[in-house]
Amino acid sequence: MNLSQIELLRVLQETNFSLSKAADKMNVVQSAVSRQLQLFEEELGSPLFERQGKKLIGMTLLGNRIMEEVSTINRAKNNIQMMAADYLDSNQGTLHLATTHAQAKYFLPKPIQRFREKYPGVIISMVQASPEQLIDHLHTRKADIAICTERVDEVNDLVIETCYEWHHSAVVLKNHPLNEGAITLERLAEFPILTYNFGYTGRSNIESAFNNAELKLDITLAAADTDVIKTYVRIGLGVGLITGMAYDPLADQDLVMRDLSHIIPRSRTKIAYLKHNYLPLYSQHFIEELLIAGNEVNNLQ
Amino acid sequence: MNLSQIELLRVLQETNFSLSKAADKMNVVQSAVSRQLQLFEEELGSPLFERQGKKLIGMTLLGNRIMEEVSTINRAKNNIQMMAADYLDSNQGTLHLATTHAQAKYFLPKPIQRFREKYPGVIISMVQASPEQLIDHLHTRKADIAICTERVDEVNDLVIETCYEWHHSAVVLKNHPLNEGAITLERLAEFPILTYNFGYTGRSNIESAFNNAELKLDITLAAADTDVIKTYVRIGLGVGLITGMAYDPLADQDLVMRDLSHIIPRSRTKIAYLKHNYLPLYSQHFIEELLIAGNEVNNLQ
DNA sequence: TAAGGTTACGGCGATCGTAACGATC
DNA sequence: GATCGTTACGATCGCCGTAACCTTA
Repeated sequence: MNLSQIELLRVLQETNFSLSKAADKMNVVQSAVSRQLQLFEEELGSPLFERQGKKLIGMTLLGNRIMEEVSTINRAKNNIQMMAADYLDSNQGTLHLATTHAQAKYFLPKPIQRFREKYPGVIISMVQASPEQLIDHLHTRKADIAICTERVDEVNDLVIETCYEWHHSAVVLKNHPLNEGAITLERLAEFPILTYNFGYTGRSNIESAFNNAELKLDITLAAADTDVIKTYVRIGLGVGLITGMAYDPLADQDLVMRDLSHIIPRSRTKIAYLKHNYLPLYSQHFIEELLIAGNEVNNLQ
Repeated sequence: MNLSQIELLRVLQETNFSLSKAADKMNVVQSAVSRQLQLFEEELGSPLFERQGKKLIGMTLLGNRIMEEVSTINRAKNNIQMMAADYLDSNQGTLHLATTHAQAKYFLPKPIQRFREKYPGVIISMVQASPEQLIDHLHTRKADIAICTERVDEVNDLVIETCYEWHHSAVVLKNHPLNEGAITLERLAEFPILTYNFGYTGRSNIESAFNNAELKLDITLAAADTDVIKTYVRIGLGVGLITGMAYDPLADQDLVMRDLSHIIPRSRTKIAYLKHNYLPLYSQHFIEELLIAGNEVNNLQ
């Protein structure tokens, strides 16, 4: 048994059991990985993969059992390398972030700016994706840290830290009836709603508020980002439900924002990263920076 | 990085950082391990060991951080091998038990006999040791399963299952005053006591009973095993406090046993094995056998 | 000077790449 | 016939062992 065989098993799983793709990923020729897999299975005495003819089509019972240990080993190996690199120079490397539009646009600029001043040598790589994709990015190690409101707490191999809390606001045109008087869910339910896609930016909290009140939510437009929502509010499509952060008093002078914290549950934006996964010092400091910025957001409210 | 380098780190820790002893253990020459360590440190870019001249005298900060990952890898590697061996033939292998005298003599014979009938191909290796040694045996993988009453619950990388509960009894000669009337801690405290060594077979429960009652425990003889205790009770040295299991109505006709469950807390005998450590099927079945036998003991009372 | 560690070098084995072959859609 | 996997074989590289050398109790 050796580490490249262990690595091979991981890669094979990622490539849907394709030896040729695995060979590509590992920068060796196909015959090499074929042989290595044979040797490994021979050493263990039992096949690890189900085969259809010569093709691998899945894992055997034993293979599946072993995969958990395999990822443990890979994780530990990576941790060792990270720790050593960190020890050599904890001021350079790459910080891989994954986040949604809302966080990238409205929350992250400040903590990232501060972080860059402290760690000018660290390259920041940011991918924007849906909450499900974020989790996948963490699992496949394409991202080290995810910042996100939805979903992440359902996954149990992630460490979750609450970054800040926020609530939804309604945005409407100046002549809109919702401009006057108290806003209730019932009143809201009378209008077509423009808000985030399902699974994005606290959408689930909007859903549950309406469901609990047994009201129907009439969604006219669901978008991944606030700018799209505001655009359609401006052409009179209905009431926008967005995060308060996204309202810009200057640029959005033509719109009126009204607080909905009394009728829609507060949302929590969280920081997520893999358990048992070593994060370089600068990543740990970035998380601290996020928490500081999160606190500032909380205190503003 | 490769698995033998990882293994080397573990062995070095076990041999007090001696390259020559590590080489011996790994069945290679000294120069080979020396070179491998150099290569590994070179690859990581920082030394893992503190040196005094050429001698290794300890681990660096980085070395220490890494050791945790190293043992994770070694553990996972072993698990893979165990699983594979198990899959090939779960009816043979070696079951390494570690236990104390009391369990070996009075509790284990029945479950072991039953186990042997089901798994005639499994070699049973049993070492008798003190509770501290048992834990060490588990950690150094000299034993897979430990059966023991004391200590084990203080260690947090062990899985602990309660096997059975029992209580102490007093054994005395037929003409002894304790033969008559109810036994209280106060009466017991009047006599010299013969019982188990500190840290053995529920001794701690005897201590705490006396301490709670603010009575002095006058121990004349402390032994690791019941036979020694009974021998000295027979020559009139005092009152023996032993586990009820150890009283044999036939062989011990000359002694009288009296129940002490009302004055000394019940003891629990536990099964312990390493967390995150794969146990072969037959070992898992042996544990079941232990639990069954434990239940029988519980129900007898 | 014995014991423990390093360095230099030769030999062997493991693993890779090339290439030809086999199977499957 | 294109894609994917296996087998055979030669070349290379890594790792071990021998042995000489260095350092410190």
